[in-house]
Amino acid sequence: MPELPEVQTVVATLETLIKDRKIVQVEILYPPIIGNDDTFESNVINQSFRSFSRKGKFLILGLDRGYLVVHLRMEGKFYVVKQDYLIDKHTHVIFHLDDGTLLLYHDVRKFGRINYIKRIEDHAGLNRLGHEVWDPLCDINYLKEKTANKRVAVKTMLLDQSIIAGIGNIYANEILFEARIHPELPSNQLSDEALQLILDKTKEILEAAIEAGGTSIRSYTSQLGVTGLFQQSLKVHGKENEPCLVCATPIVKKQVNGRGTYFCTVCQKVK
DNA sequence: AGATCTACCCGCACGC
DNA sequence: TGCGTGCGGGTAGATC
Repeated sequence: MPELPEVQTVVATLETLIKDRKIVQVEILYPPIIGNDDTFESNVINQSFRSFSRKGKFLILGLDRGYLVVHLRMEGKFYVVKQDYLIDKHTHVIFHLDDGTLLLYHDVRKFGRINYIKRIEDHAGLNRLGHEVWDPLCDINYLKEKTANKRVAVKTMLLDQSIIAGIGNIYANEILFEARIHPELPSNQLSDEALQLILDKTKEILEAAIEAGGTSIRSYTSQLGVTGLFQQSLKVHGKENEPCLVCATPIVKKQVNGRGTYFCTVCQKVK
């Protein structure tokens, strides 16, 4: 599933492939993807893709007027293909571009969303995002303020997009392993040192993953569904029963707030 | 009233 | 083969 680094890769790749391309026709095969918005087609038709950015895991595609805000959720992918491309049953939105190519939105689970908005502040999801970890405002004091009354597990806190934007389940597991913090530690019990460690490790891990995505993308041309680039670097996520790389204790998997959580009970003891 | 929990969306993978 | 269940990001709505 696309995490922030993959979203960053998709943004960069889309920019190289469709910048300044005009949308000449739209086919909506599964309307819930665009929020069942009757005005979607008329809003985007004859507009060109001008800007490409990301906030958290949301892609923000700037048109001449307004924006397409996209969340790929678990399995959303974009493809840029020739007109004779065979469309399969998981393709839900087709944008016909002025150079004869098609921008396809493909999503096996149909969980992703593409919303047209006139102004950035019109998007509820974007509005509630917290700072990104690279924002100078995202410091210990900010985290202390945000976690002051939070008894939820630190793992759950990391997944809360209104605190730090862009951390997904895979990276939450990796961050806490690198920081040697037990995923079920209540958020308001984190020491200053632990909070700083979380910030440092989050930056480190996401930057390494973005770098990996950035280098691997060269082997892809039209397919933007780039996943698994960072897989070989994962230390605990998906490693149930495999030996911890530090102490060889088998990695444990358990549900924390309904999400699969992987950790080492020895290295991440403090709870 | 704010924090937290639960159900939901969806289709595939997996196990019995 | 067929059926039941788990999974997961974000959000609406319920509940603590």
